[in-house]
Amino acid sequence: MRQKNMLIPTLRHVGAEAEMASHRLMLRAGMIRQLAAGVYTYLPLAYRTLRKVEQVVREEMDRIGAQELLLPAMNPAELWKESGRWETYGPELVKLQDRHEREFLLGPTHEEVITDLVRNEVNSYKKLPMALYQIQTKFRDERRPRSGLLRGREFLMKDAYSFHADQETLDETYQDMYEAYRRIFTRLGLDFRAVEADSGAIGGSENHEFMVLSESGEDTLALCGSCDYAANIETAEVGALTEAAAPTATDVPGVEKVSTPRASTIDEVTRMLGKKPEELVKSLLFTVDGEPVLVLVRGDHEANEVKVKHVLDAEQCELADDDTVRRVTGSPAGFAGPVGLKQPVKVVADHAVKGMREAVVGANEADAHLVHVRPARDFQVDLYADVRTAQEGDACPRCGGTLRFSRGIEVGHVFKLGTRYSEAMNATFLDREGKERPYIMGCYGIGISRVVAAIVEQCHDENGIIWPSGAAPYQVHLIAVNPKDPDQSRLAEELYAQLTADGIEVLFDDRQERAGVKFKDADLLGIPLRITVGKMASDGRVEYKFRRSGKSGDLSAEELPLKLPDLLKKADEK
RNA sequence: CGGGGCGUGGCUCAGCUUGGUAGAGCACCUGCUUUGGGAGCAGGGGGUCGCAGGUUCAAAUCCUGUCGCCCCGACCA
Repeated sequence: MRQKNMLIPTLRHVGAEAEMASHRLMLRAGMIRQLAAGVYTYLPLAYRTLRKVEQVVREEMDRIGAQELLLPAMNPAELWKESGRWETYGPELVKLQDRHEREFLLGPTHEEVITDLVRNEVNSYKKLPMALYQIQTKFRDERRPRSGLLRGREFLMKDAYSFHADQETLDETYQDMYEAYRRIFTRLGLDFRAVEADSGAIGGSENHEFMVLSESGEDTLALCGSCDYAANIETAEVGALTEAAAPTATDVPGVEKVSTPRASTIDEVTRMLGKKPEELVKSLLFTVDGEPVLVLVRGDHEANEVKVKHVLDAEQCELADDDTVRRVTGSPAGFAGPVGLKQPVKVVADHAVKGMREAVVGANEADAHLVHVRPARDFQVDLYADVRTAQEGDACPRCGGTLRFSRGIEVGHVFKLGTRYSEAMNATFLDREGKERPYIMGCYGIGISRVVAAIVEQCHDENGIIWPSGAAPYQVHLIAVNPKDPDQSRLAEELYAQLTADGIEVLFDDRQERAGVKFKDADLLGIPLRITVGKMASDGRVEYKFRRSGKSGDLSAEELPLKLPDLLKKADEK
């Protein structure tokens, strides 16, 4: 493609509003333009990269036998009411009405639609297992779209769904997908980890997120330095090694009430009483499926809602509001404790609490705390469990090694859904015995547009993007330094024709611009291999330069087509 | 949803406090020179100052409302 005629509106500056490297660079490189909050146009360069990523995904999906189809983006409300998600997905859904005032939505994901299709068309175990996928624009009315392509309201996603008659084939397909995802992100040149995660609103049991490691990621990952344990912080388990044993001290004095005026935070209480945070017990009241539950964690730990939810096998879990706290504890928030509650409630405590010799707790009255409180002696715990958020340096739950934290961008997620949707939507098949049973399902997503942004986030320098060759919009950036020079112009034109004929994807900078402009733009666009036709053109020689390593050299134009495959192979070297 | 900020040629921004001819740089068009890391000179085109009310002889500027966008947090995956 000739750059002279191509829509690549590069910018020297972008506004202060774009903060993320990927957002700024894609704007500057003339790849994307914003139309509304979280809604972007993909210009020709970005669209090429998007299609490259799609292609890699397609090849790996097809390779494991998944079939591509295309589902409607516009879904009738009835289907979503059937699964219950018209309500539970809530304000994130982009809803609309047709002229007859019938309700529709723009799909944020497609479990309902695919389940409806399969329940109508696949009725026998003989057709199972079956995996279907699509690559399509999704819509989510995010509360706060941000970071350019990383969190938009409209984005491109690959979503796959598998249907099974038994758990074994689900396990197999899940494993196939997992391996396919590893190949996809590896081919795209990404540094990533597969981590254990929470399944969130989609539901289901076993699941892994694929995370691109990046300081600017929204998620925190706990990674073991000694084994391959890796988990999202929201579910990362805590190794219980040193915390389980309850001490047997008998010389702890009785409970004593102390005055702690206006000290409602751990920080304030420790300062007022001269204690360390780990000598306190933090008491948090949650509302779990409508019931109040008191959760106890050590003062230097954080309670983890997701874990509380799982431990109690609950659907919903959130911090109780002030009115509930007052009703249950009899005191304002910040002074709750497990001793002398106004209303009896279920008490769940973190393992670390069990190991405390004595503790400071809220007194369930304003401006007071209790000291010398011993678990078991002074209050009862219904359940000891892992309900705190892991911290850097905690023990690995698998090998006892040390957990380190890292940030990541979620680019893929694989779930075992089970029968969550097939049961809700009465989607069944006939098994070998002629008995009607719900499909066992899995679902597997990759955020295609987010992958593109994640690549830029991970692969760039101060001058611009550095595309891994698997995702680059073009393989070669051919530059005619001075197109008015007859030698340069002729040689560049010849090379462009030759390379294009050889099937190489070439972006040919034939613009009437100064050399500096072209080089700056080339660095910004980040095409892996640059071929420069300049001063040496009269001797029939050209220069090559790798965007990634910066290494360069020159060779005769005649041997270039022959040596190009070799050069392209070296383009990804550091 | 809570807090903070910003809307002025295509882009980045100044002007607003203290009301009085709408500016700069970049980009764009023409010509000449220049041609290996974002060129120089000369000439030129382009803005209902987000929108709607209000105050005033007079509003980009002051007041009210509204819409849009960005950032932090909460939320979501």
